Amino acid sequence: MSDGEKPVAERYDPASIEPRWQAYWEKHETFRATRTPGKPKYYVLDMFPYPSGDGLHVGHPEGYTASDILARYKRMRGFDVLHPMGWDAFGLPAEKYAIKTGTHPRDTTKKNIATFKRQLKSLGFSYDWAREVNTTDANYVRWTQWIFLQLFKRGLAFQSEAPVNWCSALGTVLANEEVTDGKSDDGHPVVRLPLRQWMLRITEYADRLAADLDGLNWPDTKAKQLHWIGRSEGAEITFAIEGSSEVLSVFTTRCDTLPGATFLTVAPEHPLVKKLTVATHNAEVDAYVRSALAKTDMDRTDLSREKTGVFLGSYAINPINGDRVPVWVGDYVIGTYGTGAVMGVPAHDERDHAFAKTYSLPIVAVVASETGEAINVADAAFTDDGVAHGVRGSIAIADGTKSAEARKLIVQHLERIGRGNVRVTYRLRDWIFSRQRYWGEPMPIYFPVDCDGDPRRSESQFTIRFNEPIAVDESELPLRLPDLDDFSPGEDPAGALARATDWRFFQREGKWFARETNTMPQWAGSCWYYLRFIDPKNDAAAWSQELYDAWMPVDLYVGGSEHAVLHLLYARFWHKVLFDIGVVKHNEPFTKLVHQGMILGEDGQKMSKSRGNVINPDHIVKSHGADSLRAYEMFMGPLEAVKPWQTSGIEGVKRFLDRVWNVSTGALTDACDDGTKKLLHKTIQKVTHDIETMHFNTAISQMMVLTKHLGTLDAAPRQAVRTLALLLSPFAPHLGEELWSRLGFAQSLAYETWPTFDPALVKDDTVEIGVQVNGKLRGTVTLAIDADEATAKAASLEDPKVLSFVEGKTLKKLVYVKGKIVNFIVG
RNA sequence: GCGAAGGUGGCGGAAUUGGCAGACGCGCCAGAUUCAGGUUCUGGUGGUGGAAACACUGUGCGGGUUCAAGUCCCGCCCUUCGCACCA
Repeated sequence: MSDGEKPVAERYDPASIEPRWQAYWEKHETFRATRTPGKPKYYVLDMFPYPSGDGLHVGHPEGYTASDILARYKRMRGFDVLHPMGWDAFGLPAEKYAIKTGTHPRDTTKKNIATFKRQLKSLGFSYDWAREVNTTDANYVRWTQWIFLQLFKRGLAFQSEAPVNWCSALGTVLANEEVTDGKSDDGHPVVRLPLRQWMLRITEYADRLAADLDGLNWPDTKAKQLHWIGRSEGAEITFAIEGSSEVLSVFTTRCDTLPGATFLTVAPEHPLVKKLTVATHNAEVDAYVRSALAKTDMDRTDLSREKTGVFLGSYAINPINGDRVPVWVGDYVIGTYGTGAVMGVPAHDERDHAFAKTYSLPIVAVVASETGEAINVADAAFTDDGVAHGVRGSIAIADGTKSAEARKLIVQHLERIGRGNVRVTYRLRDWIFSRQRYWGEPMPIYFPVDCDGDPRRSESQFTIRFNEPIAVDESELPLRLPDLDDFSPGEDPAGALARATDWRFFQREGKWFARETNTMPQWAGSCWYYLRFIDPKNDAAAWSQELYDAWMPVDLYVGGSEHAVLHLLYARFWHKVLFDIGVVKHNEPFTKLVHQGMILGEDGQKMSKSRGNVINPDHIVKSHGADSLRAYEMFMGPLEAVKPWQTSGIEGVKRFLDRVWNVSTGALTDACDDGTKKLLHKTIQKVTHDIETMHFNTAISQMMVLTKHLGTLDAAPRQAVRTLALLLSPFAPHLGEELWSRLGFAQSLAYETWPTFDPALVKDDTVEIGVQVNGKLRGTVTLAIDADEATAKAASLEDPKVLSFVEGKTLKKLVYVKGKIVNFIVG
């Protein structure tokens, strides 16, 4: 290496620099979040991870680096920054592992968190670790349960029977995605079983959840949520049933097509199916309904399937024209949407058309094309709006009106005769909130028990009065999970906790009670963690109002788009409930939202263990350093884009940091030439702008340009090197700190003032612009920025090439846009 | 089917308001350093033709507007991601 005579320049060695600065930050509590009166605040939040056994993958640091850049930048801009991290630690993998190995999920979780924390720390994120929260901590669970009780007390948490996929062999409820043809993925039979479930009445907030999206600085996630909420304006129409006192209501957005209804179809789960079935059709209908209900939602909604149904034998009366139409049951009708029944208008609805074709039901057109074109509804439905025609009877006045007008007239008429009304319906369903699982928050609810003797004894008979739920007193929270040896849900759909009889049953004033044995879903903890971060140690309340005022709302929220609907909708819902209770003051929690794009493997495929294309951040930190990993992930492309990993790419970024190191630790000078100064100020401007707009890739590219220029100088201006260290520090914080300290500063640069640029210096006084002849580029010319046309023309014609294309031709027109272009139009 | 985003070199990607397409990085080529390999440094690098000067051509496809189009307008094609019988 060294020949012993010449001192060899010290090389950039992230492996020694990075741990040193991490220790420094920790020792000095550099990133402790505190509020100073008069200073602006900035709350930048990452979606906290589920600490899986696999540890961090390179996708995690992408979003975390982006948010960390903003956090570090805002500190240097004089903001009080709240940048916390924690663990969404309840969930299935730890429980599955527990069932397999007998290890308590608590131990697995603890171990995984330690790994995640070590990895995150090795990447130099500026979190205030004193605020770390863990959704499985009793101190956190306590407040999750407290919020649940608030929902319960307001009637927003209620019980209901909902059909679920129950697999007794696995002892668990399965998600629809895990069931095919009535079997689990490993072939065990699955039955559709109505189970008592806890539901949250999110539908009550549907309107506000849709309307309040308006004010948010969110990407197209807003559109996704709107679609998910699915607000739909239409009418509810009531049909009388021939020879019965029952009536059948349907929901439709096209009540203008009511005159063309030729049948009604109800969902198999519709409560009136039995009553509307005439005796001779009983057997057939029963068989159909039973087979339909056994299907999973996935199978039911398979679009490629032919529509099926069975005639119930009864007839309904069309309220508008007295037509007698048959009532069918069909599983293409969704039981939980609208009224669970539809009117069949085959001429103007594709689904009804398909159904009518299959069962040879009449197709009657009642909407004509507005242009007067002939419409053949025998082959396909005409679903566009048009002009009503063939409207008979009491509201014949609607005949000939446009569809929108006809809708109005018809619904008004229905209202008058008491057969219908305007109605708004939502796709959004109430949220099934219970899981038959061990590793989740216990519900703070118990029920009275009827029994003689001790219900904990296996031979005793008891009845739990589920319809009389009682809230656990807030002073008794948290309600902790019992310890178990076996974490599997077991054969009892009540779940694993049902076996913890000593925990489940208790006596009060001589009476027996039973605790709820369902637990909350994993979403519960993540619904409000951003609020706990503002006051994580509070024992008296979930958070204090002072700290709420100090930090909320979240200014920037960074996380994956896979949470675009569920997590982000659930959290907004809880926030609105908390708003109604008066414990939060904003109607929305997350002002600005950004989704980082997925990082694919080098083969362009999604990273997965089975493909063997997973990049482990630990290895990259070891081989190239954390700063290189951070900077490379930001350099790959736009934050939101999906982009493939390229190992050669990170080497390029490492070379860049090497050059920054060489230039900054080499010969320096106090002088600074004008060209360098100009480039420096342009770099400050661009990097600042690009951080604000989160265009990190172009910010880095600009710093590369500056660094390359500094490398061409005999000695780099001290002022430029100093500024570069500051500009680079949000991206490569360890290197930034190291250079800063080598430049002679004793303190961390974390709170150093962000560099500003001189507007006079970033403005060029001369520019090189293109010279075109007839729109084709023929040369370039350097001009003063405000040169007049005559000067521009003369200078352009000095270029022999330009001249040769212009010479001997008539100049028809000269286009000159200052600072942009010269264009000779010749003929 | 519906909704959204997007198609730019061999690759990842740049391109405020229409104004020199391809910044920056990777890769590749040549040169310098080196015993050599690697490292580092310098220069080159969209395509076609040409020894070269240079010319033509070029941002998914086809039209259009304009002095000028990756960018604006119309009509297609393709890709990715959501949602998917919601009446």
